[in-house]
Amino acid sequence: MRSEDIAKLAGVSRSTVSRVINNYTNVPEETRAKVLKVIEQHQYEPNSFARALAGKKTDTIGLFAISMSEKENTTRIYQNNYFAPFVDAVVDTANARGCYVLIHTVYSPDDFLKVKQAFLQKRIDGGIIVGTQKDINIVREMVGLNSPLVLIDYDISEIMAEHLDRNHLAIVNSKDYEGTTEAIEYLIGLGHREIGMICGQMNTYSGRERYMAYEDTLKKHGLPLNERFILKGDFLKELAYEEIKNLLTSGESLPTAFFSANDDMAISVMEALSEHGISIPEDMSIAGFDDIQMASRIQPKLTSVKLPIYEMSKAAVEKVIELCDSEQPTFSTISFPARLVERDSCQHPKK
Amino acid sequence: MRSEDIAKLAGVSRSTVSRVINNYTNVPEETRAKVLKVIEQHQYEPNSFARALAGKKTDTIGLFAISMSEKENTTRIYQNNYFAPFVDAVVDTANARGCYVLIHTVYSPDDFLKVKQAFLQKRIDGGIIVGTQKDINIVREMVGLNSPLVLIDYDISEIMAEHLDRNHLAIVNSKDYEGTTEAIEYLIGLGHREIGMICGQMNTYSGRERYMAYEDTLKKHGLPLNERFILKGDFLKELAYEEIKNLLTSGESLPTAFFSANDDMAISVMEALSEHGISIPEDMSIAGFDDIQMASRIQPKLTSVKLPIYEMSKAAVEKVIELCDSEQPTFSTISFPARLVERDSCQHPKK
DNA sequence: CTGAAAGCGCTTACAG
DNA sequence: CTGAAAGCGCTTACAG
Repeated sequence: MRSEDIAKLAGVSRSTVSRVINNYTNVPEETRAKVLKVIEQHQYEPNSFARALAGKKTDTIGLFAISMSEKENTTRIYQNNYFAPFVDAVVDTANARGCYVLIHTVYSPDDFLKVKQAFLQKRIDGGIIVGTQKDINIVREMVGLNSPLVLIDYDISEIMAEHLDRNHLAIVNSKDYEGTTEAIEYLIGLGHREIGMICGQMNTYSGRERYMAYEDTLKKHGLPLNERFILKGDFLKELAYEEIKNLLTSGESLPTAFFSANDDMAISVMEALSEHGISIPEDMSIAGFDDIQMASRIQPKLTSVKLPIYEMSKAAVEKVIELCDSEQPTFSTISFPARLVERDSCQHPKK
Repeated sequence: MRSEDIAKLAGVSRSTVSRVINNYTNVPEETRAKVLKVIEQHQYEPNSFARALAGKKTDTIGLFAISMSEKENTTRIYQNNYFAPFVDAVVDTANARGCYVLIHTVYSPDDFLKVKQAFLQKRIDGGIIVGTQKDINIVREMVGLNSPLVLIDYDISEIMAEHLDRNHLAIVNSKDYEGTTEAIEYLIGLGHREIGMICGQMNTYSGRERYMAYEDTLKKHGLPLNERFILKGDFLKELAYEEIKNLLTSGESLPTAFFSANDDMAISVMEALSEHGISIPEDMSIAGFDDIQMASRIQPKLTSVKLPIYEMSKAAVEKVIELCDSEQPTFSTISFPARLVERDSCQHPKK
């Protein structure tokens, strides 16, 4: 069924059919009704490719999830407790706005080709990139495509340093630095003086921010920064588990509290600790980041910094759509607060 | 940059450019190389809409997740521990095969319009439907679209009963009945005689299968079916929590074990139980279904029936692609085994 | 082996 | 208010 068929059945021209489909105002109500009736009878839907080719938008946005280091993991990106809610929220919001979303994951630099193609082949009106590793070369290339693009969790100063035309760009961040500061000060307020950290991937913006806030806050309060208590985790629960096990079996002294750059690693650490007979929060306090679903379902319930993922995703979707619709878009940036949610995994240190 | 521009630069016609793009064999190596060089230099990618319009496939499959009852829930579909891995695996497999995937969620009958449109507007070559509620009317309508379609978790006999042309259809299921039977017999083998169940949504195929297997297995072993111990859960953790709370506060006797139609509910039940001072597995055994990530990360680790979600998703993707490519597709059906994974949440009942 | 031409199904100035 | 026509960027018989 093509617009031509509808036109014939309704006794008008294709032009008129197109006008009613596109809600032109200069179609008399009677004609409109006649055409609409035929359209409904036949469940006609205009071919989206023909429309797009003739200059309409695709009404599709791309969602690209970057997870370069997880290629070999059994737990892939959407099961990743950080990505899944983003995907959820982006799809939800876009769908509610009448947009389809085209998804592609990037596990290796090669996969990036497919995201570039999605833009180059004009499959989407604009895109959102979320992920743990967006190096500046890749971002430069993406921005160079001159399509509406929203970056989630990216260092703004890096973009600023490049002299790119970035009017079709927007960045959505969370205030990880402030959120982490709140968590560390909470631990300090509880009386902890030796606080360790399980770090995230340091080549991500949030990984760096969360670490910097930890370091700065300890310094600000005149507390020692003990290298032995600063563990590499890369946001990966397996690595965090290994590292904490190493520390535990080393026989050396432990801090009285840990801050973990994400909940996934925090939960691994809790497992390792309990395997060594260390109880939480009696013997060790622990706070995480992300406030994933599991955080409030395990025992003890994990204290964690909550990211407003739904709001961030919604903002990202609204931004791409805005950039797509705008005649002369302009660069913008928005940052959402991250707040500590106190639960049961922290308490005063033992004397 | 259009094929015409490439043609000019390479000193050939658009036809030839198209031939090298589409890997026609009758292009001399020299000409091919010349054209390819220009294409690369300019990062040219053929417009996907023009290609599709000219008769090529879209290289995009649709993934539609149906979750009618969760509209008002804060935890949306991709955070749902059952869907997320499917989405993950489908996107992964499709991407690996060079396909894009278009995602849309369905929370209400209205949303179905968008999935119909995706087909009618020819945005996709075929689709996969996964979800908790696919009633026969909707399925009939979808099948009527005559596009390649794969249904995950659907009652085959219902399809058979309809006299539809279903050659463009495939069904991918798991052996939930057998998996549940294994779980119940395991509990019986442990010595349990009073086994309760938290049910899933009974209007889903898997919800019904898991219940039927429970009932049949108890009967087969001559064990009582106690209505008080059969709780409504609809696959929702909130409802399961409420129902078990009701039973606990009623002051009436309890079974010695529970089988839950999914892990999400099983974990809620564990929470409720522990809030009432009932320890697992000492006072109560509990087994779940799905083997979600959380199952092996909580304390005690949950015994659960594992679904081969990755394999199922992969099969679904391969099936749609096969149906899309085939000249004369034929209806097929495939069912994957579900196996019990024994962990720490079950033991012998107390005397 | 290769180019000119028709066609895919729309939209949108243009002319009336 | 409405139709005929051009054009979007490809692919693919067709003819040579």
